[in-house]
Amino acid sequence: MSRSATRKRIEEKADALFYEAGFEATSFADIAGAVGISRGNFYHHFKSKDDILDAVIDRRLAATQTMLVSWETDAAPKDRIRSFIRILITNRTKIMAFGCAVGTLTTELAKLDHIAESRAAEIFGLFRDWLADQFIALGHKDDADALALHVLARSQGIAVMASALKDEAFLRAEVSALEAWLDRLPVQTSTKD
Amino acid sequence: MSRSATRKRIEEKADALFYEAGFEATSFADIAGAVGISRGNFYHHFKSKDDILDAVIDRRLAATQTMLVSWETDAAPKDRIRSFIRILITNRTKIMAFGCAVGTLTTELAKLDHIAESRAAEIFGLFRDWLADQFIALGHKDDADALALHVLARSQGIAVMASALKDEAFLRAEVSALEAWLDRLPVQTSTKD
DNA sequence: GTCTATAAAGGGATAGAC
DNA sequence: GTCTATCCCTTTATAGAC
Repeated sequence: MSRSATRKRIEEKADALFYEAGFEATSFADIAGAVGISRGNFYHHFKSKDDILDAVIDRRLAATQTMLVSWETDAAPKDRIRSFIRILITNRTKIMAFGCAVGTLTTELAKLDHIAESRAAEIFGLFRDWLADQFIALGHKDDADALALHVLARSQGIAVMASALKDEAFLRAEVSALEAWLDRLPVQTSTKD
Repeated sequence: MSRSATRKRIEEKADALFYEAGFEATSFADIAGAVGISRGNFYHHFKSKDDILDAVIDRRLAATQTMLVSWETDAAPKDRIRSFIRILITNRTKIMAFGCAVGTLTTELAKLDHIAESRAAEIFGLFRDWLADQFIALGHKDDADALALHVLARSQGIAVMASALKDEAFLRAEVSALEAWLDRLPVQTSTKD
């Protein structure tokens, strides 16, 4: 029961358009045009716009998981956290144009009072739990979750302001400041009882 | 040539709806319904949806200026900056529901590739310049702008995550952390030559 | 699985009566 | 200054031919 190639292409284009133009502002005609199919064919693969939003969120959840697992090849927890922070540098062009894909979708769905808002926020949940695991590995057992949320908030703030200002120097300076914060964070080596 | 009371009511309701539901998702019918006038009457006061967006941004620019001036009754620059940071606490209910009004509008207009994006970003410009003035008063002449942007970015990050998580404890904790950062910031008293 | 044609609703915007 | 009526376009969604 492999999903059709067309369905996958619709998901890819919808994912990109929801990010670049927003969910509400993206029409079926936009998606169909990007994929190169007719509007009618669209409904053979998805029964509604909400249905494709669900598929896009599934895609992003899966992509996030894959990315987090790939970062675990870095042995040192601080290097793993640094991999997260440096998404801002890697994706700087898109972030300066459209903000963060996770933050902006969650924000938009909150305003639309959309049923999928909590599922979109689950992507933050994956990052949160993974980051907390890294802070636990650094010995911050008691404040791991707060530290994880701190890194997430700092990153979201950088994305919002980088997009508003269209200023790469700002983005790089704030990423450096966040990395410096991480460097200063004491590593508490656990001593078994 | 005072603007009519109806025009003002339209601006107020549009401002609230653009914040709570988003610009794109708010229709003329929504605004007219909220104000209690017919759709046709709407066009007597504004010639297009973009026209009312301009008026809403004007409103927000003016409101921001008024707020910044009001904070200058606080003599100490750190107290002034604290006034800014504490908007997050004062407006926490709306922020947890809809995010920051400035950040979310700028983000949405960026995705829509809307001509008013840069004017919306000017609201950030007001905060940026005002905050930078306070950091200069604290003796941070050389990095005043960077510090101002840091505070703006931290605040935006808190707003995005507070909205995604719907978590007031997180919001309060991050506001406290930002205030602690401000407390730790050294005040460099200038010694004339 | 893909298409064309079309329905049904809602969007922005205009005309003209009152 | 406010209303009703209407236009035109786009939107989501469906029906049915190929």
